[in-house]
Amino acid sequence: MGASQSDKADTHAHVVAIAARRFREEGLARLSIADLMAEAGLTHGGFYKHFASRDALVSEAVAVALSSGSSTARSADQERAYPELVKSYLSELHRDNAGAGCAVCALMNDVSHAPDEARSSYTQKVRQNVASLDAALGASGQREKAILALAAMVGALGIARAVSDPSLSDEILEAVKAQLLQLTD
Amino acid sequence: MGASQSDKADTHAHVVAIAARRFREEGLARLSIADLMAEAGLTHGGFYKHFASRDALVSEAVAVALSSGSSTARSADQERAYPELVKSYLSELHRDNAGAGCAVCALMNDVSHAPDEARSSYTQKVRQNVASLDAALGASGQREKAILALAAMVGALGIARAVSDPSLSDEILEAVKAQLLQLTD
DNA sequence: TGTACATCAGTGAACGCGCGTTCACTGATGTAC
DNA sequence: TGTACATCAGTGAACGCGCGTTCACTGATGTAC
Repeated sequence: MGASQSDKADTHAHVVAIAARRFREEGLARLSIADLMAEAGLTHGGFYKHFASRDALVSEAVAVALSSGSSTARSADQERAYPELVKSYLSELHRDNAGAGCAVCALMNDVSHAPDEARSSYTQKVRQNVASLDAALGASGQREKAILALAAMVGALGIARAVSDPSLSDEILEAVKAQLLQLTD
Repeated sequence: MGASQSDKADTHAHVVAIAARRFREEGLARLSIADLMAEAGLTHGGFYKHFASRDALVSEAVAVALSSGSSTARSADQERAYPELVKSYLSELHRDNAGAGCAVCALMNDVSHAPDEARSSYTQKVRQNVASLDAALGASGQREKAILALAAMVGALGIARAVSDPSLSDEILEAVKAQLLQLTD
């Protein structure tokens, strides 16, 4: 064989990880198969040894982006305290690293036109994030507040990235951070 | 001439209006020039009698989408009361009609990769929406709360559109609506 | 008012290009004896 | 251990297609006299 089975699995995971990052950075439409495979150090023909179609890659990479990406996910799973979670979500680091960040934000507009499978992963992840935030809010937790916090964080991060004025961008992150930290009062 | 000058201006405005709607429905990448012109009842060649390039259309249509679309914009300009504004922004009608709705939400993820001109229009519109919400909040108005309200509305609308489960989608709209209506307390 | 000419919005064929996808091939590895 | 064969991940040329863009042309309208 050209490579062992574990080599193939490694390559597959590597390609999906690159796509999961690039899709969050550029959206689901811009990345070409040739670019993707070149970044993985391969030629474009080999793509179809791993995926039935571009859509199949999208479905897989969206699922990986959703599960790996969001600091909301990681921290809430670990039951990190709500304030830490909000601070890290609305940090300049998260804003400036969309490729490693929350896919609920990065893919929000694209998901409606993505394969059904990707849309289901997304929906599931939103549900999970609401539940995690609800838990993280602790005693003051109400599901309604968890949903508000998720919506506000996703909107703030997305707008902070979209806006071309850095000081407005910073202000949005800071304002929403301050307001959400008062949510438990 | 094939048409009077006012005919040309009408055609131009019509094409831009179609693009402003389609871009909000599908994002900035999917709409082709042939499709756009066909929807306007014209052939694709005529496009370049109106626009120097596809990017020039994007810049123009984004500006129009931002100024025409958002009910936030319209209502806040008229100083409509904050509760009415929130209710109409987070309505099922707005969720299900992205093409006629708020471009700050619909174009959030795309704007980062759009022409500089489009990004500036977007930034200006965000500033204006913050100011409008600040004014609409009235006596209880603080800029920080206006920013929270904008972020939460944009995030809630976007997630409500992305999610495939209609009851989760409804719940998100209702929860954020209820929470934001308490913001003036 | 009527005729000749200039203008230019819109037409539709054609362009080069990059896309997703296919396929015959290669060559390193695993398996059989 | 050594040899012959099968496997299959990855290669790279080729495919048809739709894209953005160009261009010679048309024909309805405005202008000049």
